[in-house]
Amino acid sequence: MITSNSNSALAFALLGLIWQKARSGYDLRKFFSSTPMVSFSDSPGAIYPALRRLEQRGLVLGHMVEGSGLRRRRIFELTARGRAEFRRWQTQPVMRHDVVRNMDVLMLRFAFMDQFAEKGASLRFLKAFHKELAAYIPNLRKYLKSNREYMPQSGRLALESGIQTYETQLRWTKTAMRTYGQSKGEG
Amino acid sequence: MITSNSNSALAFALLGLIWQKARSGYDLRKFFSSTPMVSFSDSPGAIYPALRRLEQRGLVLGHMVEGSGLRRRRIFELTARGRAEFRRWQTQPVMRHDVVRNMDVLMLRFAFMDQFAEKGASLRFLKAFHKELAAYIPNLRKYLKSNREYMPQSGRLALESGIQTYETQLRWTKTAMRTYGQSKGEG
DNA sequence: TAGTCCATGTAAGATGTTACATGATTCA
DNA sequence: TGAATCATGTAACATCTTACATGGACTA
Repeated sequence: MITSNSNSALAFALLGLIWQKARSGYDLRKFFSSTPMVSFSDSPGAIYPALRRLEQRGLVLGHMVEGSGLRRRRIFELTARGRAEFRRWQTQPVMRHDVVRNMDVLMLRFAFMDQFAEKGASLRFLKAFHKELAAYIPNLRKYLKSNREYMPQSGRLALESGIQTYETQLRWTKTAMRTYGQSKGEG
Repeated sequence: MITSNSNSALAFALLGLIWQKARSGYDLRKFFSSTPMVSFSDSPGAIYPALRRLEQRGLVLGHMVEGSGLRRRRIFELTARGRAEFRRWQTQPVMRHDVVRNMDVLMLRFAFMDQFAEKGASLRFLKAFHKELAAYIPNLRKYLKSNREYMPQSGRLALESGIQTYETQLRWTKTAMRTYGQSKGEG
């Protein structure tokens, strides 16, 4: 069975933004080019085909608006299936693989969590994220310790940069958990 | 003209590792699955076709080794063109776009710099990287300040996480520059 | 002899990049 | 009238993911 069972990060970003409010392709492009979500491509060649696919899969529904003078716009809104699919994605378990290879997707999931997942989801997510980070970082440290002498200076520095980034993320999960009102003593 | 003029991040990772020493596809897969370069796919469906393309472009050269009992291995080494292409990529200017969308590629470039670029390249790179980071972070802060009240809590936290990550990276560039023996007073 | 590791590869499919195309409207 | 912005789209192309395929060698 060679049928992908999940949408891309871009697709979920689109779903989240459309869920916030109905938007056109152009709105979404502008959002990507003018906010910290600039890490997503605002290319029409990425956005419009992605929207078409989402519509074909019944996750969004578009309709024309012959608005105030300007060219016709196609405004999209989420369907019930779209909302269900987004929630399913958002509340998936936090896997090691995500921490190691798709941290950006993990943060995307979290970014919309207060809005669209049930109460408590954000805190559960943060705990799971914290756990995975805390389990992964020692592997990096161990590698550094064993190999530091054989690594070129810039290689070692690059690894140290990665470790520091993960540690920053770890600290962030702790302060974020506190924000949700539960320190929940971790050691 | 719709011909891509550059290789993928994976392709450059392969070139860098092969430059360090001649390796087979299997060696490269194992390296990706067992070191902090785990952020690259160790899938044969990614590695072997990438190696074939590199060979077709004349950047690597493979030859069979009927080694000690095991199945034949195909060992690759870099050609002169491969080394030139890698260096060109490595010493490109640090662009805003890289900082915002391809930080991982930027760090990959740096990771091999002491080995394969001329002396001074690493420090130049760090300075340029520092400059771009220092210019970009205030944009994120500004956005946060203007929008914090209208953002859902998890959205705001996600943005704060991103800012902290960039700031960690910024601090790292400073300590890394010191490692290269020049504090070079920046204010 | 059955399972695991070594080792290389291909096929189908989806997605993303870059570039091109179109046309209306606003503004200088 | 020409340029910029609004707004949507397509075409060609390269790459990656997932899954499948093959076969030798070691080992329990």
